[in-house]
Amino acid sequence: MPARSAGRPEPVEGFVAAVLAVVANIPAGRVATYGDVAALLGSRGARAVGQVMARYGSDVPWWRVVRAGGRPPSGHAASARPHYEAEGVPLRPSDDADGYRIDLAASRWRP
DNA sequence: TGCCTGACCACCC
DNA sequence: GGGGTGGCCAGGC
Repeated sequence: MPARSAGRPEPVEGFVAAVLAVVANIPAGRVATYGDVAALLGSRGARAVGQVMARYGSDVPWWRVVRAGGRPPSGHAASARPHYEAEGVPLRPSDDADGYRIDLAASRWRP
């Protein structure tokens, strides 16, 4: 693609691709936090990562991206739970509305 | 051009 | 241990 990518390492369009790439790089059975994904991209836009996931996350294992503290994505806890169980991600019961929590200490992915 | 929103995080009480 | 506030990043109107 000509133009658009001049001296910047990752243009705006690359940001989305980078987020999806990082999420796609998360091995099964492991999870990463939004902040970790943003940190891997060299940015602190944890919220921006969530925005990308909410829009383009349908093409990547979005359930492998969780919030800090091991809580599943907001409003998608019930949809992500079967995925964790299918991949062998250790879960812990919780009193939260999600009903469960992810054991980041054992399933947190670190590159 | 500027403001608000949003699958968030870290810090403080 | 739990709850609340401010801040950061990117996109859309």
